[in-house]
Amino acid sequence: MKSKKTLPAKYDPTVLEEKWQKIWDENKTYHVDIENAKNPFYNLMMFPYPSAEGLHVGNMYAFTGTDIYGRFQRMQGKDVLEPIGLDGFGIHSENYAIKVGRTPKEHAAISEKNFYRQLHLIGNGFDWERKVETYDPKYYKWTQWLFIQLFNQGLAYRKKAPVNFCPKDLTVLADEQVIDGKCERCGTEVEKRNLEQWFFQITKYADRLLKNIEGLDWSDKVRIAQRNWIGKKEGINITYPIENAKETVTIFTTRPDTNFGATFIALAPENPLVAKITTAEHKKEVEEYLKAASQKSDIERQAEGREKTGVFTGAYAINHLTGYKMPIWVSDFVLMGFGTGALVGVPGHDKRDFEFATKFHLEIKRVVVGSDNDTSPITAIEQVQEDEGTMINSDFLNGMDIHKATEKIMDYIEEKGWGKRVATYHLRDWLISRQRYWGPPIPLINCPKCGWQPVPEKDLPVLLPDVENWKPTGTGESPLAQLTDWVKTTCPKCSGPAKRETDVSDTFLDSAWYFFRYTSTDIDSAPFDTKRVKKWLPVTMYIGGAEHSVLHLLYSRFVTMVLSDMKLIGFEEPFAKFRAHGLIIKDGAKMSKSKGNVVVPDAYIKKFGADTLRTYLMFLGPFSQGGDFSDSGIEGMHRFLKRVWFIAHEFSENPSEEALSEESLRIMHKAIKKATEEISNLRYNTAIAALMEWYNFVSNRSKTQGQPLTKQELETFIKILAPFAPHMTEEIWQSISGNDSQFRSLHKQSWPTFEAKYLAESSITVVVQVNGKVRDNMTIVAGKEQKQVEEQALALEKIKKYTEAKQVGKIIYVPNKLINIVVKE
RNA sequence: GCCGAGGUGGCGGAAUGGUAUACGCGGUAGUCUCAAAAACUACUAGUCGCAAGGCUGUAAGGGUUCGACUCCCUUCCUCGGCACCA
Repeated sequence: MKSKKTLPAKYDPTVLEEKWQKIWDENKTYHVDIENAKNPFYNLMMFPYPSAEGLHVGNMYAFTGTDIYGRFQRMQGKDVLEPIGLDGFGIHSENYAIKVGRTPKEHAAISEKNFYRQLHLIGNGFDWERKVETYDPKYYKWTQWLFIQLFNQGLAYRKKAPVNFCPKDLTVLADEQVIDGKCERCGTEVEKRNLEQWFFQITKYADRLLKNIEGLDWSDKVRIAQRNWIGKKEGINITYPIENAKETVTIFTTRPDTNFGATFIALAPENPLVAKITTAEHKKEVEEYLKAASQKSDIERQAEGREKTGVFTGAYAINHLTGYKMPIWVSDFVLMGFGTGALVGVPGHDKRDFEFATKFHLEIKRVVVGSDNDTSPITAIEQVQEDEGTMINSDFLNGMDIHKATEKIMDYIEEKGWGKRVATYHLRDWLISRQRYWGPPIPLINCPKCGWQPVPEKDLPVLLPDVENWKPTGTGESPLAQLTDWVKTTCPKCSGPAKRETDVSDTFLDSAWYFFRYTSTDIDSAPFDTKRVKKWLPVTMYIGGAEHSVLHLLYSRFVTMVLSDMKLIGFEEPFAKFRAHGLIIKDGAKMSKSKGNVVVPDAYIKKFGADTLRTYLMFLGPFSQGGDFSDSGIEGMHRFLKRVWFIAHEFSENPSEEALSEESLRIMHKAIKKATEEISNLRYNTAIAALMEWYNFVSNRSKTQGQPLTKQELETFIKILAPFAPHMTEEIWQSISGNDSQFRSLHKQSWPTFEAKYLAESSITVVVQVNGKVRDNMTIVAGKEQKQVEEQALALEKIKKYTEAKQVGKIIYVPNKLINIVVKE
């Protein structure tokens, strides 16, 4: 009996895919029992910004790759939670709304519809009952709740700070959102402004955030990026007396070993000490410098390059070690936010210090000799020894390696009470407030009597009011500040008149906890159900773009730690396993609307079907690597799926033909093994290649030996193909499986397993090399003794040619694989 | 400058230290067709040779090894991130 009548002759993905998406929806095929699941597997993909252009193939690549992993796990018997949502609050969405002349709310409604439509089209196995939209009051109620928890833990504080201000977006930006001195969103040059802002004290968690990295199963490059971002540096704070003054100056250094060569001190312009120590005769000059420095943007500073500027305060600090009078300067290359906002200059052994000293004719002392043994005075920047060397001109440190000297001198300084070992971090506190409209209002009330008070939980959410003037004001205040009625409120503590905070919180707060919410979208009484969180979290597998290696992951980790400290959850780290996927680029550049190279999947889905596009995207290269999108190969993938479709009509159900040869079994089990391993490692391209090789074998066998595909082979084949091309494989599966009235999806069948006994070959081809060069090959019986293999190899005509009249030395035998005969010339 | 990833046919890419270029795209020739498309078959790193077969080849140069795309050193280039961080 051949060919099942139920499988249509023509492969028509448009009809097929719509049909199955509907059936899956109706049957809740991908819905998971959140309370009772036995083998919970939380398969999470980073939820997208619903940009106006809609989902592009870059998004689709990420989602499909994650979905394949989820489908694979589901077929391994896991109860897979695979939710999706939209990260729709924030500047990005608001700016787009401004551009198209809609309110952010209107825009959100439109893009939401479009995104969910597209997310259906690509055929992912989402649980559609667990959606999250960050701009939904039911969601941001709990974002506000989270803010209050941080506030109550003493982790939210307010301070006036020089902040990055984007004059185009009219808002404050976090340090992380400033790229090359420009706004991450719009590319406008960022200004420095002094504004009152809310901060989260993430630095308090720096050490834990750093330490926990060790135990995470994450892509290495992401772990390294996190480590670098936290940027812990061990060093020492040294306090120097100031000549003729009661003040002292404290600097941070990681290189106290060079302290015998210290010849000046430099302070950041913002350092409060500047005003206190500047002598009368230098006052005017210093004030002018401070004023100029405060007006300079980062871009202007960069434009000046490494050309150092600075001004002398007239004061001197005394170097304990040498008694040297170190002039105290002010320079904008010293950063207030790092260390103590002051440094000690060792121009002989630090390139920046050298430049500064050269420019202002300060003394340069050599205290380290490098491997070049140059002991001459340092007059050129090439002579500046930074990373290695031996101490000289440094009293009791002389002759020591610099690293040893560093430890020695730190002990000494601490002993003398001149300083103390400290660690500093690159990580800064999280600037959380935004003078914008499209975000969750910060749920705090300022009472003239009681100070800042959180909005009581029963009053949450603080709804974002619908207002006419929602566009940024540029006054340094949120548009919400104009709503006097809304701002006016009563103090939750004393019931006196009070004012609401009018800033909204940073979008990164929205996305720092959404993975908790997915488990509990049906619950209104709490941010999440603790039992469900215990069951499903930490997230089993998290997949997302490397561009979020630092910010989103770090903030999520921070929030999770805080919740853990509050005993609301029983773990510190939110993502057990994280893998970064590659980026799909187009013509060598990242897809972006401004470059006009955005590829939208819709047209390809219409022409070839989602199955083809999915499989094609995954075949492009390793998932972690991404690739350059070109449609040149997509026809080939479509061809492959069509071949599978046709061969599925011609399988044999004749029991006498069912018996597979040893070779056929071996090829099948090899394919299962290879595909399973490759999918586990997110190497989808080679998994697909393994399927193709198997297909080629069967197709060839069918033609040359007349043995068609067997039912067993077909079933196995479409199961492995199922995660990649879920629609067509489902159709084939339904046509070959029994006529059960109940719908049993292919995607809930168990994954094929391979058996080692079928993998072994009875006769094997062994490569024969002479001096490492392949000269011949031969077939041997598996497991043959080395001696016999050697004899067989040496007897080969082609090999004789190379061994004749020469002395055969060593013979290396790699069992069942290769034999290498070494001959001497 | 620092950190990270990478450099393999015409192209995307494949190779636990063991036959380099699997799989796919593209190309060439053929089958089918009135013709074309589709589909199918064969070939497809360079080079010498009628062939058998040889030689050369994984950015460049060196090293370790019986054997190196793979490990080590030096250099060059591309991409991504950070950047006056003491």
